[in-house]
Amino acid sequence: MSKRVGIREVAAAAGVSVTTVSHSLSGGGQLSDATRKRVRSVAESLNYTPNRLASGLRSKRSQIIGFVSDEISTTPYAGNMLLGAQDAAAAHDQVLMVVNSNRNAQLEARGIDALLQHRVDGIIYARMYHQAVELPAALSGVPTVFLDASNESSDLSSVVPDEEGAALTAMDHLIEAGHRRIGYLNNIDDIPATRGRLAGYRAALAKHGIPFDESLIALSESMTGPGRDAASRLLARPDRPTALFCFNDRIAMGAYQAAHLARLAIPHDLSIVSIDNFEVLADALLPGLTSIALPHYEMGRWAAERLAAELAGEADSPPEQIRMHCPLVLRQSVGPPLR
Amino acid sequence: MSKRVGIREVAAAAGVSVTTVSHSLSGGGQLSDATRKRVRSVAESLNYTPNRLASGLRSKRSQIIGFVSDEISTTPYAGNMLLGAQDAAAAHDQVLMVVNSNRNAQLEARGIDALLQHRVDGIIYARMYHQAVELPAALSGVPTVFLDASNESSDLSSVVPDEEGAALTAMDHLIEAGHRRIGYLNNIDDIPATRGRLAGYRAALAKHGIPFDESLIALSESMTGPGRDAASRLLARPDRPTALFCFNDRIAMGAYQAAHLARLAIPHDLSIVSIDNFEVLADALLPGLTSIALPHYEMGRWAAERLAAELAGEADSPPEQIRMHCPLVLRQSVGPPLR
DNA sequence: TGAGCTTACATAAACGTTTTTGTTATTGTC
DNA sequence: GACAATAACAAAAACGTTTATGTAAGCTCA
Repeated sequence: MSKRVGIREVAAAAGVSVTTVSHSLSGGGQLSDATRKRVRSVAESLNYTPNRLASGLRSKRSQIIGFVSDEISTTPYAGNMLLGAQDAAAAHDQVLMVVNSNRNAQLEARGIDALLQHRVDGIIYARMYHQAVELPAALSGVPTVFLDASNESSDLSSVVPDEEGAALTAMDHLIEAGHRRIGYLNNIDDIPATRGRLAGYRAALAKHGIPFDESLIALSESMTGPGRDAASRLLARPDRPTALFCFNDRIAMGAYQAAHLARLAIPHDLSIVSIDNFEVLADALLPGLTSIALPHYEMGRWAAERLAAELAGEADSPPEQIRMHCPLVLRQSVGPPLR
Repeated sequence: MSKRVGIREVAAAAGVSVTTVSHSLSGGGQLSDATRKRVRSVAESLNYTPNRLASGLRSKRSQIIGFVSDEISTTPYAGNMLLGAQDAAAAHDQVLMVVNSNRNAQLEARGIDALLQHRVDGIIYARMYHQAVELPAALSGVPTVFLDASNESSDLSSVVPDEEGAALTAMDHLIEAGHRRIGYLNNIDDIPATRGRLAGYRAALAKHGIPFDESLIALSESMTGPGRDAASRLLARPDRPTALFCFNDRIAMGAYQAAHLARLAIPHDLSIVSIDNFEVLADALLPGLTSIALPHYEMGRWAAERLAAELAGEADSPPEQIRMHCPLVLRQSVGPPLR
């Protein structure tokens, strides 16, 4: 492998100046189309690969977007957000540099510092579960978009799932199937999802003129075991609900198990709908679990797209705080109520 | 925000040359400790943030490691590999730039090109499921380590799970619990995991003097539904196995369902062990699924560590092809055989 | 004591681009 | 046919580091 070919070698081979090569490749300056084309083909034939370190240094645009998330290992959602962000970034000739804080503030600070040293053009500050967050001090002044995270007070763009809408969609589906006594297995943590989905649950009841019954709500950690216990409690009641709306698929899996233990068939004796559309569970359960999908890919995409727009935009449009729609994915866990 | 502070500003403030600042911060050159310390504290007080674009350009070391994977969204393993790689990389002052091919050769080529434009120091070429791979042409000459992927013919380092050992561990566990008729729900694809785990299954039988019975093997796609069907076939036989070894947790979940349908209690009537230790399933199933963990985090770590060593190492040690041990994670799905 | 080391720093070139500022033909205008 | 405007390119500075080379002072030792 001879010496790396740079813009200089291309210039020599094409018989023009380096300026002309730069302009030809970037589309800048004013050059004849003929020259542009010739230079490009020469560059191609020489296998020229632009050096982004150099161009970033000079132009002050690294073409790198930093992606910082709180955890990436324990959740299958991370991948979809990353993928969405990556796809959108690639469309703008940007590439992702990812850093994971593992929920450790010090690691996060170090990671962000590394990103800034690499002079990322902007940052996607992501959470794996919808959360309210503060902007890390180091990021003030850096173009930033929140992903699956929101911050009331800041004037930054953000995208989160429409929690209330998701719950409403789920409940509408159950109510339209004929159910009126619908239990809700809610999460126990005080996070936007918990509050939003509960609001959606109540809104749906109100919308259809069904009185709210506090005793139909059971709280559970977002795991299968606790979900099973919570569901068992609701199903043990003499006036047990004919349907359960679950905070997420893992809790729903617990509800399946509780139904089994109570000898209730799904969906004949009990209908279930939940939120997540985590395919490994929803598809695997018997019968398949009808679930509301959280639009992770789309949110990732939106975040990167929005960031790219801010980076490109001379006239910086006002920040947007998006709540993204969550679609219903039908499977076999919902049927008409008994009797 | 005044003008960005660079090495030059630090030099002025400390009353030394830029050379001295560079040496102070990097630890190079020969300077008095006093000067080094003083410069460092000045840099700190000025909030100096080194520009890696510039240093990379000059020193030809970007301190970036490229991470290219085939898919990242459909699997929960990706996160752990990424995390392991990131942790090890961070220890060497490197950061990860990730690119996802989505199993599309063209996208992969484009992604790799982007990484090379950014002059990554090396590349971790990862697969989400253990696979034999070819080194993309664009990567020849680039320091590369295979992660969860292997290539017989190349002289590059790689790390994969010890598939045969994993199966052996699983089978040993069942045999030591007293089982002799053990069914195997194997995957249907022709991949190293399929072959390796089958080899481990047979090796375990041989080791314990149990004759191999072809009819105890059922093939299934790596999903719950097909796993359920395959398990049902084995369990329908009059001389049904007392235990099942499953290719992965999703198939094992199918086996659980098949057992339910056949009115067999786990582990009383049927013991099950599988491979993956995919917590969302293994922990959630009732009873908990005993499973062999694939060391994704450790493999990611090893890959980044090894790459860092190659990058640092003047004397490039010969490439290593590692098969990593897979530990057994005990839960409640294994018991003694009936009667 | 002075040649040769060593210590502790400084000067300046280099990395591969982009961008600012020319420069030279060519065209158009009256 | 003089003057400005434009088109098409080139020269050189700049981006913020690292590194090769230089240099001055202090020390060693014959």
